[in-house]
Amino acid sequence: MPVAELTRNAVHVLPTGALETKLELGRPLRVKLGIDVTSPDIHVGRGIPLQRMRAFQDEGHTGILIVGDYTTRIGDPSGRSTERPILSDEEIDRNAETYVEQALQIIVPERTEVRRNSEWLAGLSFADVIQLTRMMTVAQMLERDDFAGRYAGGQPISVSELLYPLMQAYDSVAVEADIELGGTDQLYNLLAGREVMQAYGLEPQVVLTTPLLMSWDGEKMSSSVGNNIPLTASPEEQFGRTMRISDDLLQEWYRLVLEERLSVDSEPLDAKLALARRIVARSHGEEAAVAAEGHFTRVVREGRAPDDVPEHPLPDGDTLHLPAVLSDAFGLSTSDARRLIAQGGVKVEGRVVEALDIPRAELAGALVQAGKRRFVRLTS
RNA sequence: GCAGGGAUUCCCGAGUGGCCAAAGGGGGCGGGCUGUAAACCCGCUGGCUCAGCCUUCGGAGGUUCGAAUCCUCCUCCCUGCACCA
Repeated sequence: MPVAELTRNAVHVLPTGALETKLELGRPLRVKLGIDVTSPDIHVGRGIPLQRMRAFQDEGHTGILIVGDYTTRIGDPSGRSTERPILSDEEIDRNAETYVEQALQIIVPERTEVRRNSEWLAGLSFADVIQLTRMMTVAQMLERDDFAGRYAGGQPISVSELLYPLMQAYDSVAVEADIELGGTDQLYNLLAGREVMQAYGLEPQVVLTTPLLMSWDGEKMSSSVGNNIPLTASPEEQFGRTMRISDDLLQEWYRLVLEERLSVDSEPLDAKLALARRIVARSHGEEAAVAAEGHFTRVVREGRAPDDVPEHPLPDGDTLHLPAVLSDAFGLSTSDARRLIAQGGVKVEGRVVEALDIPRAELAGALVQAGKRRFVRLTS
């Protein structure tokens, strides 16, 4: 079987030769990927290791999707400069549900086992936990850049965070993983899994990492930062967000997201439009993708109102206070609305308005634009 | 436990009695430029019934005509020392 296909785009495949050895076993391998449920959405960047899982499934292997409902209570410290916020149990459950649904957009449901790590972690006794903690030293933990940085910078590191890699490692024990996938930021955690598996008398897993996808702001794509493209976002939203990435990222996105090569001399604009279309099509289908592009062309490139402008009722009165109307219609504070008007960012029927109080007749039925992309049709 | 340092507006971070709704940067927003993006330039960035008023500087009290700035207590964080059970 084509190993190159399975390890496409991989950064680390460790240890060397171990994957080949596993493949020679001739049985379906158990390919694990753990996901944190800190936010309700999977985004395009998180899709990358899922695409690897898909590749394994296409070769007949089994995907083990671990929903980190229990680990989310602690929060993965990887790459973090501060502690993560703690989510409520209800939020975790809600997120877990939508997560799986989205992941199944990419992976093959029939060859996927979905497991929650509370299944085994919740039942561990204190003695079990102690045994687990013996497998790693504080010095090993503090070697990690993220911990080292926080420690040196006087930032708090709670002991519970140190437990995170061990919990994730224990997941591998529980599901007897043959391979664990993850972003490059997971390398430490994945390798910890090997150590722990060995200590529990299991054949250690092969570790395969994929690159982190950089977003338009030059940071890694992350739900908490907000520079993400959620698989659940609307077609227009996905399209627009994709178009925000810088031209420099195009090659990388083609390689990682589409798993294709983009020829170096392509027109950036055309390439990006095609990329956006493909990303939307994956979540919403071809038709939606074409519509999303139409919307983008019309609203963003040509600066015209979209086809379907939301309507908003006008309040009573003969003279209307525009800031109040805008704040109501667009969900702004009236102060924000005033600033928008003062800066010439508000148009009624295509004309910039300066007045704060406007006769009702001028607003009734009018198309109102706030900034470049927000539109509303006022109804009386 | 002892000693010292710290908590500021979305984030980082200045500010030690009035000139502070609070410097600067980031982010965001608006405008310009443009092929989407980026870069660049200008402006804005607590709220409101907006030339005025109201609420903010970890929490609660207090001093003062006046406090983010001073005092008291509390909460949380960091560092060093001590502790080695």
